[in-house]
Amino acid sequence: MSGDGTVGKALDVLDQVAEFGRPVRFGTLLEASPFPKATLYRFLQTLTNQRMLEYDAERQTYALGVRLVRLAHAAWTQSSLAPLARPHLDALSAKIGLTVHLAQLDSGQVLYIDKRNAAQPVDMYSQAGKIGPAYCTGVGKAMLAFLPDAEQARALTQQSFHVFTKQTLASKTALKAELKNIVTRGHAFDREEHEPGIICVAVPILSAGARVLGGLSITGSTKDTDYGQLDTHVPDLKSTAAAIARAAQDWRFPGADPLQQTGT
Amino acid sequence: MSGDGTVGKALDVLDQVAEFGRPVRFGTLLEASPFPKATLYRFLQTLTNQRMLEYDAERQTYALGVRLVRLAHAAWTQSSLAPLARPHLDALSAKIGLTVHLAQLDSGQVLYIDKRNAAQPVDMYSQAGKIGPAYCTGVGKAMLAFLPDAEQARALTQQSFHVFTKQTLASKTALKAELKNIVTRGHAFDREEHEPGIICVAVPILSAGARVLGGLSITGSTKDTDYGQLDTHVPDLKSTAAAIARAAQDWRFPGADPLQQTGT
DNA sequence: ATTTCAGTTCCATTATTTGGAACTCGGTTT
DNA sequence: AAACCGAGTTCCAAATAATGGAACTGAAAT
Repeated sequence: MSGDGTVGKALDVLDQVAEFGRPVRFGTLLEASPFPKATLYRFLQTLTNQRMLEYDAERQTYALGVRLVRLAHAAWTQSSLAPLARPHLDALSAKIGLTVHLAQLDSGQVLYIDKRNAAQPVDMYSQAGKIGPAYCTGVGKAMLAFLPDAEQARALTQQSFHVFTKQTLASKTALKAELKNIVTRGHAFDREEHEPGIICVAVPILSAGARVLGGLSITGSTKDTDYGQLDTHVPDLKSTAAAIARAAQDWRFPGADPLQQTGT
Repeated sequence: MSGDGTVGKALDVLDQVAEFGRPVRFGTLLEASPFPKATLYRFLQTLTNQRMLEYDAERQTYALGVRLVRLAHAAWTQSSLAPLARPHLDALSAKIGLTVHLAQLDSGQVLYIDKRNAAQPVDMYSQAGKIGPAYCTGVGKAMLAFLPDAEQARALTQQSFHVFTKQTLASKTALKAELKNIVTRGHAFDREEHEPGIICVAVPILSAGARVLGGLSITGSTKDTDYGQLDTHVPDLKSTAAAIARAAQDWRFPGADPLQQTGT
């Protein structure tokens, strides 16, 4: 799919294995692969040597390797908002006692990078790294709404517009209108657009230069909460988002004047 | 370092960026890189295109990309013991109320894949994916001890034998002797070998075929606990390790007779 | 105006990847 | 027993991509 020479192809193979979500046999991969047998075979060999994949000789299956877990630890630490945002998430979660999500946008999709769950506090790693649709989730829409026009347009073409519930906004036009509302309102709702019974409020995390750094949301079920109640949390959400943005700023320009490089 | 054509080299570059642990400039990487300027440049381009790296145009720095977080989620889910072991860790941690680590062996090093921390329960992602030395930690030694001879020999050559404390076993000979004790005893101690004041007991997680799947440890500080007290937790550790091994078995051979393929 | 340096591009040479076809090895069918 | 099968593996000449020395750019320092 993505060109970029040999490396790109090898990474495509990695993604493919990841998509199966379970150890997978050579033949199965071959069916789903654009590569001829010998080529795919060699890629698998290489990736296994590199321990990006692990081969189970007994079962003859390939699975993602531990080297990825190692790399991801570094990635999560250095390239996402998560470590910076953590204390703020803790505080927010403690204050309001509902499920909180922290996400970033990754090729038009929502990538959850941290979470605080009211009921069972330690469900994190299983959720961080998870992806979800942008057009029908609170965080997704909040981030899309504040994207610069060009990026927003590109992101919109990447939406699948699968209809999950009756409330799902299943067209670009409907979504665009909603995004305008979100910008004027300053926050987004998910009105059971992704899962029936699940609603949420979300705000974007914006840098001083109004760049979308990520999104922050509070989720509840229709049984336990309603839009009015979620609305009351918006100030908390906004101040947390602002605090995270500030932390990001300080970290990116430690001790220096912020953003003087963009000014003309 | 690791050959394997273009893909191997590109992954080496990735590792290099990871090692810096922070966004890093082209020049800095170049100094530490075996590749000529143009070649390194092209690798960085490719990896950035592939979103394995992220380039910050303002600061001119490269950092690990979010695609890794995504892949790692899949890796953690499908290729490590962590998801299987989670309920057992929860139970163990709840019962004994001390810090618990779950680890696997990755090229002679300890790779922590899950953790329960007594005091501050949500410190997980920051730890999962972390690596540590094998020769001077409880889990490390427990796993090394039960490795088949050939693998153990290979793993021993991969130890750095850096002296962290007075107790550190800083030679292959000393370590080998200790490993023998561990096998007969069935569990390993870390007697402040890695960090002063930190002690731990650990057991290996062994499959039905006696393959080392991972390790499990309980950690405490010399202030709060002592070897005698840790010793009392060994039965709990062992039964948890056994439970995890059983879960792994069931998962690898769902509904089938275990391990009949190795018989003869 | 000149130098310096980090980062980027060019392009002929070189090395790697590519994939069709042929092979191997259990197991199954005739 | 011989032939067959299909999954997995290896081979090798042709096609393609990677390589890196050198030259370029643009911004900052002198």
